[in-house]
Amino acid sequence: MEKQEALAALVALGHETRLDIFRLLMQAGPKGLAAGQIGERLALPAATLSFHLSQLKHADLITFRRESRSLIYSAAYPVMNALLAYMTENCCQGAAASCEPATPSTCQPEERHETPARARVR
Amino acid sequence: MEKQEALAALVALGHETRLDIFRLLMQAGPKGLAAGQIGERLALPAATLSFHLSQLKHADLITFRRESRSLIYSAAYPVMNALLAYMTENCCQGAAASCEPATPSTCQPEERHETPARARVR
DNA sequence: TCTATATTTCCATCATATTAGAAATATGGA
DNA sequence: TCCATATTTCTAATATGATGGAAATATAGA
Repeated sequence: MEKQEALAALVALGHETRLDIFRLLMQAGPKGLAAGQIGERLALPAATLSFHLSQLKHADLITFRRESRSLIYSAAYPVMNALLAYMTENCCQGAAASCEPATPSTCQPEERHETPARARVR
Repeated sequence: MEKQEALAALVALGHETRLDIFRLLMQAGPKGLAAGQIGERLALPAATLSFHLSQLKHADLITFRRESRSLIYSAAYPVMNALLAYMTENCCQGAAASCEPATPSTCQPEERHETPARARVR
């Protein structure tokens, strides 16, 4: 993961409403949630919700698929994992066992089982 | 870690200059860096740097100690670890082995070896 | 095709964060 | 005590982000 990607993800998550949305989707798992359901659970006006969803989308933290009239959003686990890895890389000048690199295998959707790429810092 | 703490940390890290500062301190390790050195390396005016340091301080992401005339800043590893844990907790409705909780033992300062508390969500 | 549902885009308003010069504070040495 | 260094706080200008109503778009069913 490059710095700008990590930054975009952190900017996106650094807002209460978006953190709420993201965590709701993390909890919902790969099945995801329709935009309407998210708005209902978090009591958000449609336009406001849509604004925040687009921010999260832009940061690649969530994906969506259409299902009939609904748009189903779900958390992008691999990007989340890459972010976690990025944040702890190069810590302590890579010094010793006391500073282990992050374990990025944190949260995988049920279906998928590919190894999350150890993000490389640039 | 509670939501507001995690949010504060994410808000703080969601800014390029602060992410640069934080990563610099992560890399510097427990020895830390004097404010002046940070400003020099990142080419920041003193007032701007001080503003961002106070934001990071407020989010408990960094600590500082005085050493003669210099203030030495360093990354607060335990808080970082708690944040990583928080972000992946409760994912996939806690479903199965495919959704392992985050391993918080990511980055420890050299001197310390206490077990990082598995942050609890409220 | 007409209508209802689901969601987004547009837009104007409002709120908050960032920037950096200048002044203030703290420390240590001569 | 006086001065130089290190850093913060104050302040005002500027920039950016968030909000939500209204209109526009997309889908599906009658």
